[in-house]
Amino acid sequence: MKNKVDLKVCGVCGDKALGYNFNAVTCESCKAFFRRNALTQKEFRCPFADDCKITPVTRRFCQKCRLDKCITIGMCKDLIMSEEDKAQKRQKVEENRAKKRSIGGSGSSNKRMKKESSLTDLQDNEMYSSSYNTDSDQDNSVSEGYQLNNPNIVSYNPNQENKNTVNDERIACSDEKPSDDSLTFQNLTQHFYNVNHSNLDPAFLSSFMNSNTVNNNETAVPVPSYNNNNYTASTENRLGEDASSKDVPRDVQSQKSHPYIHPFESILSEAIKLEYDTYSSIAQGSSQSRQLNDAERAKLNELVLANKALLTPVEEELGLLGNELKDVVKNQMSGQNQQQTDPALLDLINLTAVGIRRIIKMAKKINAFKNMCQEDQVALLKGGCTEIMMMISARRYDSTKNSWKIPSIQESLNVNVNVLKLAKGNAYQELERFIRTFDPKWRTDENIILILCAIVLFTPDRPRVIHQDVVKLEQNSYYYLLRRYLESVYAGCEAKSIFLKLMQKIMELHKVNEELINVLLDVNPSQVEPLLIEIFDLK
Amino acid sequence: MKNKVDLKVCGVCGDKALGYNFNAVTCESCKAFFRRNALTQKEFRCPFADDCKITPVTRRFCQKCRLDKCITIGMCKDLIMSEEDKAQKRQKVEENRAKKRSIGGSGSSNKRMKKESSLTDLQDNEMYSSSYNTDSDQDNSVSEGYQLNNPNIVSYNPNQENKNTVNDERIACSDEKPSDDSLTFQNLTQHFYNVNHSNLDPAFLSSFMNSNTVNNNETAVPVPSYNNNNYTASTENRLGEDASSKDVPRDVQSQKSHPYIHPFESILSEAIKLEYDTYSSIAQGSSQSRQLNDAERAKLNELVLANKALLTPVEEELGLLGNELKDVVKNQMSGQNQQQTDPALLDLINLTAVGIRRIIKMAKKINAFKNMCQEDQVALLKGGCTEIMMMISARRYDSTKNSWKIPSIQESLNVNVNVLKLAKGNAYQELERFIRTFDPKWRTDENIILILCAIVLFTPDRPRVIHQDVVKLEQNSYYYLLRRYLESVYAGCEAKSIFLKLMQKIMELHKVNEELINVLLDVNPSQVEPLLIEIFDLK
DNA sequence: AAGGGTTCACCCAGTTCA
DNA sequence: TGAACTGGGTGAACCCTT
Ligand SMILES: [Zn+2]
Ligand SMILES: [Zn+2]
Ligand SMILES: [Zn+2]
Ligand SMILES: [Zn+2]
Repeated sequence: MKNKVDLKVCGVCGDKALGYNFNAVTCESCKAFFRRNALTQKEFRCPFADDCKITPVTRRFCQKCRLDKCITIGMCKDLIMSEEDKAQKRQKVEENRAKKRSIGGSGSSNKRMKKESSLTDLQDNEMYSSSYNTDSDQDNSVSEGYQLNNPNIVSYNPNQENKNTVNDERIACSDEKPSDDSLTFQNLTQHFYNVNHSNLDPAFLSSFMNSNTVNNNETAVPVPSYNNNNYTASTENRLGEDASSKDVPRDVQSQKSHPYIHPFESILSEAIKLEYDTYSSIAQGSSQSRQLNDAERAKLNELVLANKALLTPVEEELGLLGNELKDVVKNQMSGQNQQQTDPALLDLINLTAVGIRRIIKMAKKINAFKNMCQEDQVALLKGGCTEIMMMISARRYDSTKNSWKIPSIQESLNVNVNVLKLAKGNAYQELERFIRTFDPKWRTDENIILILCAIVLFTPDRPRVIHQDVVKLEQNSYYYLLRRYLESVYAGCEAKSIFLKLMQKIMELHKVNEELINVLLDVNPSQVEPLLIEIFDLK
Repeated sequence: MKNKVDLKVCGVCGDKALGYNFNAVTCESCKAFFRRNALTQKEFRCPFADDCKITPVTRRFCQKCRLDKCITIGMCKDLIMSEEDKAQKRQKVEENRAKKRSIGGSGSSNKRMKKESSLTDLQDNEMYSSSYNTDSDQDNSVSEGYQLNNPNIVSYNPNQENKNTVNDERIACSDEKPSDDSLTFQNLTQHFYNVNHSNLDPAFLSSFMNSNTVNNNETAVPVPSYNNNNYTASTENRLGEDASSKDVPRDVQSQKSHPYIHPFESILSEAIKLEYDTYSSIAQGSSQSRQLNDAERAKLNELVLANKALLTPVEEELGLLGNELKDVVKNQMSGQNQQQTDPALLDLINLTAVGIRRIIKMAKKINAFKNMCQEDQVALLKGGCTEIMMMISARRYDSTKNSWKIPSIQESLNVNVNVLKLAKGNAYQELERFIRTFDPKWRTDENIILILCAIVLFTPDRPRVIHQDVVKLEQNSYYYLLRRYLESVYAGCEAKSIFLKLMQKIMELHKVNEELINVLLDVNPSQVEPLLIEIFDLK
């Protein structure tokens, strides 16, 4: 037999270990390391090659490999207490300490309950908590099931004997990287359809058309919000598991859709009201004047300004890129066009890159956008930029000539819609239909177009959006703005009608976008701008 | 044997050293020197013969030899943070500071401050201070046993004259003679191996076998690189000026304009200013002003103070009332319980009266409330007190035990949620859901809870509210405060998301309240506190 | 005893300022 | 340039409940 002292070795770094920590034999430092770092979602980066050997000496140098090793040897995140658990524990400790102190100490200070002097304090206490809590310490079947520190683990049996001989197959942990980076085209289109349908929900419509309808029609909030909080997953149904679960007939426990939960829409509309409420609008009661109030005007103005930056520029970017593009095109025309893509089409496609760049710029000028987290910004732009571009371009479309007038180019660069016919599929038809059915009256109204762009930008169900609720809020805010704008310009009835039609256009736009993406996917990646490749995940 | 005090000597200049810097033992000045110069491109020239002795005196004469020496003794460029890293770190520090400030300012509950010099805080919170003293008594003699980070230091002989070897097992760096400009990967690794093989523990070496570190930024890693370098020190655009001016008139100042001041006026004017602030923050939009400004902080602080009155108390009120209650209960148990109400439930209900009394006190400490007309004060309290109480109690809820811990009672008074099951209807379910779905992270944040309480208090559509507009304005101002508080603590996206969720909680609370009221209405009035009878119009 | 969390001195980056 | 300072990460020692 070995010397028993040496028997335990940290599975991570090989240092001396005292016992199990988070389901694996580790040293104290790796235990602390794991506790501190396993739940943070920040990505460590290995300064070397992701295969560092972890020793007591080297363990400090590379957090990434150390953490990876931790997980590899079976350390289990679930055993780390949540914030709530910790708070609870602290509280309990505090309690015990107080009790001990007051018992051990003089005790006379605070506890003079005059009337009950004959009874002990404990009993006194029981009058209040009669048979609920005090009991439960000993034999109340309610909470007796397991008293493990961490209620997450149900199947863990701490009483295993012979820890050494039994091979340490402890808990099978479910630590795995989510890695759901599956941004497939399928996925994308799926999303778009969903969008369309949900937006058409009458509840949704009515929530805008009537100023303050709270409509219960809508079923549960379709926002799963999986990504954003790390612990809700673990704490969510904690209550369900313990005390209340046993002898009490529990009728509805983890129902997803509860009748009393307020529909998300109504919360959003509430929030939007907050956003636009002004002193004046409150003061003069409900006499919502048709004119835009200051907040509304400010919001609209923000868009206009953001767009300014997009309009004024300049030859350089476009010129430069134009040349690049031309080179590409020429190059392709002269030589090796191993693919069928027509140069004119390719030209248009790459022109898209220019547009996208500007849209990014523009988006960055919208505060609500700028304040979002990086991930969401990327997701929204990636998912929405082409739609936005098409929306903007609709304004520039000359329906008599069937071509776009690209601004800010010396010689007006007209791109005829015919080029899209070159693309396979029905991208052309879609686009044509979209524009043709877009009444020039709205299509040429800058304000409308800009608001529509914002609505499109803040589409909550783009792939990989994290804070869907926030995006949704912002989108609704722009829907509201659109309605208000229309009301301020048109008579009530007409405004509503236009509003509906515009919503229709947004949905159509999604459709067109799909087709456009098809076209892009059909192109040889080597011939298009890197930006586009990134945006569309062309591989 | 050496004097252990002098054990550490700068490997570059021989000055006193404190520890490792950039992977070598150096003094502070050589550390700074290396950080500043190691990454610069410029070639230093030795004014002498490239062999200067570097001493504390001479070290500043020749940068070239000094830097060479640095590299020779193993200082490692890779450990100098990149500009990007630094920006990131700065930002994080900034965030933390903000968070600490805004939370610390209000004295978050359980967090003990560092080790305060004992008497910074006064009678303010005796419960806490007592507990820390006992703590700090115990563990004074903690750790001198702290061995150098590197335990193998024992084998490190600082007196070795062979300066070219790397003596200890720290990081093997890729700094090599700058002589060869052709830093090919081959070249580099070659050097790496050469250097290390001769001097390093093979085990250590193998751990970094595959290292391909290139001195500056590795190019190999295909990082998406949408880094957030939008950290720009900007124009500090403090709203403090307007803010303070707004802050002042709150109390008494306004007399000068009129001998007789209608309370509303001051409120309204405040609201207008507040709104102005909101505006400018929208307009300027830059997220720089994430910190709460003075006015905001003051507003929050008012709540905290108001709440203090609610926390510190005291046995007397509760004790007294406890006795009252007990009488009631006893009375009921012994004799004429002509109604079915369970004593425990009745107990809880009457405990409610205690809470309500405190809430009234608290409300009276809020200026905006105090300044309202009597009728509205009554209406708001009547309509809102139970909701407020539930909101406050959410903070005290122990979800593992399913019970509340009523503070400021010696032996913790636990009220199990089960008592509510005794009530008919689904009050219990509602309450449980409300709390269970209330993320502890927010639920236990005193600031959040207090602001939510204020929002609930100023609910404009309570029955019999006269000046709805005034109430609404006040409520909006607290909504605004909530938003700002969240922004000051969380990143933009996160903040908004939380904001929405909290709004939802408020709505839910209304629902729960209805149920609760049903319970109360079901109770025999003779058994409950008169206050309750008044509040709930029990007849 | 096991195995959770907590504490605090220490190490070493960066930052400030004279 | 360099002394003094700030602050995040680390780990040995310790505290607490089961
Ligand atoms: Zn270890
Ligand atoms: Zn590594
Ligand atoms: Zn030195
Ligand atoms: Zn020299």
